[in-house]
Amino acid sequence: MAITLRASDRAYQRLRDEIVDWELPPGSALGEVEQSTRLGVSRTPIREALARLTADGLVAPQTGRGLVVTDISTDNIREMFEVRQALEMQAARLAALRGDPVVFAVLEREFLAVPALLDQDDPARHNYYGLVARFDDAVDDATANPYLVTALRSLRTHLVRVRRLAKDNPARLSAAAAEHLTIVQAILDRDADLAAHATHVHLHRAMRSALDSVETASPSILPSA
Amino acid sequence: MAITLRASDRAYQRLRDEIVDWELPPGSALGEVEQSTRLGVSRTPIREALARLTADGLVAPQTGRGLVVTDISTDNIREMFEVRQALEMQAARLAALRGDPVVFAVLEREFLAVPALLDQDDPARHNYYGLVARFDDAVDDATANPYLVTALRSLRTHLVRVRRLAKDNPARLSAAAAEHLTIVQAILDRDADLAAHATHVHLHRAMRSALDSVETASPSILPSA
DNA sequence: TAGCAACTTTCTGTATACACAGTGGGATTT
DNA sequence: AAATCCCACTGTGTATACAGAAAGTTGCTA
Repeated sequence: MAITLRASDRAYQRLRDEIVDWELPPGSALGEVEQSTRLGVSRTPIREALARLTADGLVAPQTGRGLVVTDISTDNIREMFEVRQALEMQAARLAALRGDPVVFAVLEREFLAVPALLDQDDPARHNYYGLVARFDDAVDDATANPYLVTALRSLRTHLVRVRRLAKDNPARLSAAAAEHLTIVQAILDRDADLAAHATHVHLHRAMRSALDSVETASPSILPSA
Repeated sequence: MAITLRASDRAYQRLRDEIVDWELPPGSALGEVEQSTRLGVSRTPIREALARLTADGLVAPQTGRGLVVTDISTDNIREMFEVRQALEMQAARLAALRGDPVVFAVLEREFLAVPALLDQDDPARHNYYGLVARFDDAVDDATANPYLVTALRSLRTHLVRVRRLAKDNPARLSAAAAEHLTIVQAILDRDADLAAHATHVHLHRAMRSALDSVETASPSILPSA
């Protein structure tokens, strides 16, 4: 049975989802009373939710009074990937040292099956993103490092926000699957250097793809400067 | 004029300092009413402070009801340094690429002066830690990467908590100054690889020193398991 | 005596009330 | 007509009241 989560948790998740999904675009002002009436709870849990969002960097204090949804520039995207590279290369190294072969053997088989999956229809895309999420979880788990996992989780929130802008095309998904497969196999071979370098390559391509996609598809959403 | 900070901010800083300084040792229960009477504010700002401490990982929900100060094992220390290595090597690389030569030239001169400083009395130690803090700030600033800075800041809280346990001896301080000097000079030379590798070396030695110091000086504070 | 159950107490989560500060608008004066 | 000052209002920060849940305690029963 799922623990009944608190109103503040629900408010946090709701607001975070709305920001990440760009329903609340950058610059949106978030007043406490406004949100409390909208979400049907009192100001107290809303305050707690907004405090967490501020800590996450999804929301920032405006000049003077009030909070606004933060914006994301292409420079921000590059900066995110600089951090992501550092953290995920280390995570891949640690997973190669400590990973459970059984878990990653299953993932290997799944990534091998992706090309067939991508020939199918749209639900396949959800399946693929679900697979990547399971891969991330497996790596997180394999690192056995709560500090690393915390840092990665925090960063991933922002990365998901970018991904919602920069829809991947099928060609990119196919290439990404091959890159993931290389990482998984390196982990299975306990080859830490290869796992790290394959992660580097993957992230380099992922960033290129994201930047290209964002710059062509939705330049209007990004800050004009 | 300094902005009058809110009661919740003061409560957060106070509690965080007490945890980092081991005045509130691991396992200490933090009740809301208890802390609100102790700090002389109402439960509302205390709740906000405790929520932030929980997000920081300094406090965690106990089984059932209540929050307790988290403990730190020697494994945790190794894990922190795994993350620190990833983040600070990347930061050193970026600082080498983007750093302001004037700033780092000043730091170089200061690190060169450390050996003379360490011959003096106890206040010298404060000066040295202040210098290291300025070095960290300079690197943070040079990376021009808010996500990296956020991740590093979060981690440093835990590292300071470890440092409070593991007092550095003068020999270690002297060696650390030399290591810092190497990093600064690599940044000045715009040699990203050298800056990263010198950081790696520095952190490896710092971790060894911390683990040795903790294991000999205060094994009682760490979890028995 | 041991185990279980009901009650009491205490603490958390939420709502609301209150005080204060900052901002915008309007009116008055030059 | 423009600028400045004052007032009102909106919104944040803090305190407190209230409800519900969980842990401890006490008493009863087997």
